Amino acid sequence: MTGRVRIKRLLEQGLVGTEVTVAGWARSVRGGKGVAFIALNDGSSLNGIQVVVDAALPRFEEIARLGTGSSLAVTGILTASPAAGQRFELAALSVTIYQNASPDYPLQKKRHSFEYLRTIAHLRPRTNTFGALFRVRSFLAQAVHRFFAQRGFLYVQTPIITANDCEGAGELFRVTTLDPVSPPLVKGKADFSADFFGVPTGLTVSGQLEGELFALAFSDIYTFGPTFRAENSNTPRHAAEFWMIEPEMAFADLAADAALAEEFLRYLCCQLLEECPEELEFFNRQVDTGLIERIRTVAETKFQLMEYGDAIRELQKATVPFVYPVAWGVDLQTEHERYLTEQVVNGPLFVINYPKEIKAFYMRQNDDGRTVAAMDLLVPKVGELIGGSQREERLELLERRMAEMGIATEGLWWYLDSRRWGSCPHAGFGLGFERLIIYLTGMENIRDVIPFPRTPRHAEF
RNA sequence: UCCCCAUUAGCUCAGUCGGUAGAGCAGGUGACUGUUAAUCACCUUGUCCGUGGUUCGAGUCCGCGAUGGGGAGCCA
Repeated sequence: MTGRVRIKRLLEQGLVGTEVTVAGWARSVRGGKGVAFIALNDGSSLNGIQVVVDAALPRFEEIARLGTGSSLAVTGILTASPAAGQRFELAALSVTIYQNASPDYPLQKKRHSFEYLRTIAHLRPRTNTFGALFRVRSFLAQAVHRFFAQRGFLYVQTPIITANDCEGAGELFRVTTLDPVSPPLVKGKADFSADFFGVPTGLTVSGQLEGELFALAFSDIYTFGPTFRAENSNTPRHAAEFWMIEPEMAFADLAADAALAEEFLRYLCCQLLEECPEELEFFNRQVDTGLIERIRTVAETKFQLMEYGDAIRELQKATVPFVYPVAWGVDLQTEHERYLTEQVVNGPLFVINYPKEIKAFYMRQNDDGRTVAAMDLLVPKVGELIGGSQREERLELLERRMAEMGIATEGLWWYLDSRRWGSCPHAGFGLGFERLIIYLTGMENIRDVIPFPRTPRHAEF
């Protein structure tokens, strides 16, 4: 529509006395004899605008009885509101009804459970919570790109379809064009040489290995794209399709990696506090009362750093009982991570230098012969938010480690090549975008921070 | 995948000791109103998740299944 102004802008400008046109969806319609009020929202901000319709207007009876969710455009004069509750309101000169929503509109003028809203994910963006959430999500995505752009990082789009099946980062979704009922067979098994790519392929579980190749050409790079895991995980923190941010820096060690992660998180916190105060206040009020305080703390306090060995000692002297026993060499369980980040430091915590047996093959082996230069960033509520490492850049050590861990080298010849010519120290990390949003909004379920969540048995919408 | 909990009106939920189902909101009608998830009065709405069993009788007890949620594992 020509001349339409977004409600956010209209409220910010506050040009009382001017004639404007807005369009949106009615959140609430209160009709009377002499005047009707419409709370109109177009998604541009948490607050809508109150439209005041005088009974003298044509079709007043119809307008006053519009159902919640109706779509309309209103041309009117912006005026200072005489009543409490809003600074401005729109005195309607004309109202165009696109569609009067019928009374069975599933979103009522009341609080709904997140579980119910998940079943109407096609409509939930029209609610206050999901409106605020997806504005924050969009803002954070743009802030991610801004952060890396300002620091000269190259944005690389790594492939979504991959033939790497040996990264050990989770089960692959199979990508194939073979007939599922009767695929071509060789010795009783599907003949993938007849498949589209001529080899078994799947959806990527990580862009890291390809990201490393670009880091060894452009120095500093990052990826930000969809990631897929076919794990049968049923938790509030796991989805089969999620978005991951993976920076990779050449000529960098673990300390530089951790420094980048900290600077990155702090940047996002500051940006959010500065640019999305309305949304943050809403979440702080409705979802998680400690939210703003927590984000401020992250933005201002230096992150703690702890050696894996010290973490183990810290856990061993803890007075709380753990279900899983603690000893050097075991991986930290969720209960351990939460104790460390919530009880010991009460804030973000890097745990670094893990035993090599519990970490991936590509992580750089430390001089002690038993640990690798890995880091996990643990945060209260969420647990592991970031996982990263300095990569093993020494060809012989990498090959030996792959052999020890039973990783086939054939499919990864190109990865090994990167260690053959011009190899150098490099490091990077992966950050789950949805987990970041959970952390920065106080929402508790990953299914409520992604538009249309994909989890076991759920691919609707 | 394992463990625990839940499933009752369109939504949110109550339902006592096993005796045949209720509230608020939504919706309808009317009144009233510069209102704020408006208010007031009256009214409508049920496969009590499904299935089998125990019982004179099951929303309620037991078995099996489905779905949802939480915890765990896997991980971001």
